[in-house]
Amino acid sequence: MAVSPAAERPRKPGPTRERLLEAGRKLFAERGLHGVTTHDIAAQAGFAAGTFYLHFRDKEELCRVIAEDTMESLRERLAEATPPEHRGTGKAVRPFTEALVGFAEENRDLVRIVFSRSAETLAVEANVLDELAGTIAENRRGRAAEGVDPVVLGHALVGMLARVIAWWVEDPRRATREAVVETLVRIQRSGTHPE
Amino acid sequence: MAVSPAAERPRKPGPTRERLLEAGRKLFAERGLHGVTTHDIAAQAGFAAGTFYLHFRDKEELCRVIAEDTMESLRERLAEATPPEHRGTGKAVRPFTEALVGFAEENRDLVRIVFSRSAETLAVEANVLDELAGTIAENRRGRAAEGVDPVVLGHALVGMLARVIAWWVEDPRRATREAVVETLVRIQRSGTHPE
Amino acid sequence: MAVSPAAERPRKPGPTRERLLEAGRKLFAERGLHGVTTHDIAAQAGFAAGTFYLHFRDKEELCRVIAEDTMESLRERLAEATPPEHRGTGKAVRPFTEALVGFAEENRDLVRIVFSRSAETLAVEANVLDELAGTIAENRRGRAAEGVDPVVLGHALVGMLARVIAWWVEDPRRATREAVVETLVRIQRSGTHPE
Amino acid sequence: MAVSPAAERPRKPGPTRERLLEAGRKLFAERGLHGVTTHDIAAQAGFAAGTFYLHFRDKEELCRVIAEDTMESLRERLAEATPPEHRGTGKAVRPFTEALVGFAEENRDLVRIVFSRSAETLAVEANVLDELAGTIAENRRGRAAEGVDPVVLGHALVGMLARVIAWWVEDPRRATREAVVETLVRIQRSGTHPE
DNA sequence: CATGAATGAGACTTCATTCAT
DNA sequence: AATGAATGAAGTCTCATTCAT
Repeated sequence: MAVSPAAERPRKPGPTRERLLEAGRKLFAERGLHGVTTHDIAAQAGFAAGTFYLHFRDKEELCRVIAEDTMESLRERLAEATPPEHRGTGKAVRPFTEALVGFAEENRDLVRIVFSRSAETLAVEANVLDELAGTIAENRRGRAAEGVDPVVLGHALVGMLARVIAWWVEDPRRATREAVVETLVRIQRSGTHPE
Repeated sequence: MAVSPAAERPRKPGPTRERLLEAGRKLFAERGLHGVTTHDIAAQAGFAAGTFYLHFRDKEELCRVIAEDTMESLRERLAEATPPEHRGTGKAVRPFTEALVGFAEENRDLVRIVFSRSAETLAVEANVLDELAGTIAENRRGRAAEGVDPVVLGHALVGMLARVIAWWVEDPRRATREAVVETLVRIQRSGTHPE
Repeated sequence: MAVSPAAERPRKPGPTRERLLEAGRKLFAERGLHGVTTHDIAAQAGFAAGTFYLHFRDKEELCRVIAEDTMESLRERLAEATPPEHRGTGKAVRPFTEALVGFAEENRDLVRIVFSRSAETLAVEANVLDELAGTIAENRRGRAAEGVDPVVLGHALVGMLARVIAWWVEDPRRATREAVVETLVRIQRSGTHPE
Repeated sequence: MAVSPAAERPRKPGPTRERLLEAGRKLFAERGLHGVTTHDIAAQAGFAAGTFYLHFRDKEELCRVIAEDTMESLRERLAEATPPEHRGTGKAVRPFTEALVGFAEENRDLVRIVFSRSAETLAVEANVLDELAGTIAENRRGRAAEGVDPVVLGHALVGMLARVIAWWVEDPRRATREAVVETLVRIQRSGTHPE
């Protein structure tokens, strides 16, 4: 007898879970992980304190889910922007950067949480950025200029991207979108052989 | 409520204050600001809980002092490494980077706190890195390649430096010192006109 | 830092709040404001420490509520005892005094707190007694004997009433109820013209 | 062999002890017993924290000594003002009251401590006022009007005197000295047979 | 006598989490 | 599912008091 799929876990993310996630995104972006209580999140979502624990094991899990969802969206966005045949060539750099900057613009709250300068998001954000660093390193493999370690380069570029984006997203009037993209593209192109 | 003329600042940094700072550096590096209690710090330094408050108003003040001291040392180190006549020219890049990497190597705990990926050091570390970004932007002023915004560049390079160093310092076997320096130097040179 | 719409006041005084107030009355009467901790109060009421803060901001607020409630009851009691048409005439003195003494007899704990010799109830009790003094001064206005300042008289009579009652309530065997009332009445009648 | 009087206890109150008492008087008057730390007192007197304990067992002892000294001075003052042959007669009332008001005027700090509305001076001030109540009751003995209990009367008059004086001393512009004395005298004369 | 750094008990308060309804 | 009162561990900070110098 097949286990009723309905018996597995809350079938649908349902509106409650979604509202809690939304509240979490808003409040974490505003005040950081440690500045927000589970009470605050539940209240912001319009629920009582206990409801939080019906949907998440604890605060950290909420945070992890937010980060993972964010990363998933970002991954898709970046994948769309960089067709497989361009990967590993210099052609991907500008679309990749534009996708990243575009994502940041449209998801300021998420970016504040995950790329935050003061991302105390436990191990979560480390993983996010580490993954990105790995992706970048992978793409440059074999094209690194002499003396350039591709792993170091990956981390360097990620640190650069994360910081510029976090800085810019805090106040987008700090620079034009074009200047941000252009500057990031130029720096990323360095350290690699022109194709 | 304080009237006591005796309530002044402790005259001399004394060994107690120094031991508390040292304990703070060690524990913050290991567990982050939120993972450490004032009690822990006092105990680590070999004192009772109350002693902490004889020297620091609260945990945040200790943290601020650590960050400021660190920044001060780093500033000196960088100043020594980059003679004024080289500033604003490409000649400063390698010595600057070597000084930074050297400092990180010798002060792993401090770097973990101030450059930490999870630097929740309040406003403190933001200021540290912002200052560095400003310094860098200043040095590049006028030499930025076309399309490169020197302010964005400053933040980009700082993000890069901070992240690579934080990553490397966690486990120096991840890359040779030379590879780190070389990679960072190459990237920094990009975005500017060769001199 | 509070955002939660749920952070409103507890809708209804509920039994918990009431039990905490009762515990507060008992313990303050026994040991004074400074001799009691919020922990004590919660424990006396049969709750854990944190529960106190679900209902009162701090010890001072509990105390203020107790004092205000007490004053409110006393006000009602005195108002019932002194019909408006008797106010400002000598006819109110004895019923007023009997009501006061009766209230003290029935609310020994409250009286110990609010009229206490050692009423360190912050500004609270000062206000209680000041209000009473003002009321008395008002009632005597125009009837003061020559050389008698009605404001001074108000404070004098309040001081007298508060002290005698606090003294008597500590051990009612110290004097008969009648002797207390009679003595207080006689003194209050002095300083005013017989009507 | 007579015990050297020098061996008894600290021969002289010495300037240190005196300065601590003085500091205690000042600070207690300003902030109340609980608003002052032993540190504050020592500092106000110009000494380090530990010195306090060379002269007083604890804060309470300092307080007790202040109260006792005050009471002693007051006793002398009242004794001077009321010649023995006048005691127990109505002739003592005005000089007694004038002495009390005069003392209050000249020793505002002490009066604030000992007669304070919020005298949380432990058992100390209770004793002071109780003693005064006893003295008054004693003086009225045998002259009480019918229906007046002399013990109750004693407490009533003390409560009255203490409160009026505490109130007046806080801001002497609240009433003229004469009005205060006159009102108090008149009230005290009530409840007793005219002599 | 004086010092003042150190102590450590204890009060206050917050908040993640549970659970009976 | 939702509620929200209750819990209690954990952390912050103060201050009376001691003691080696």
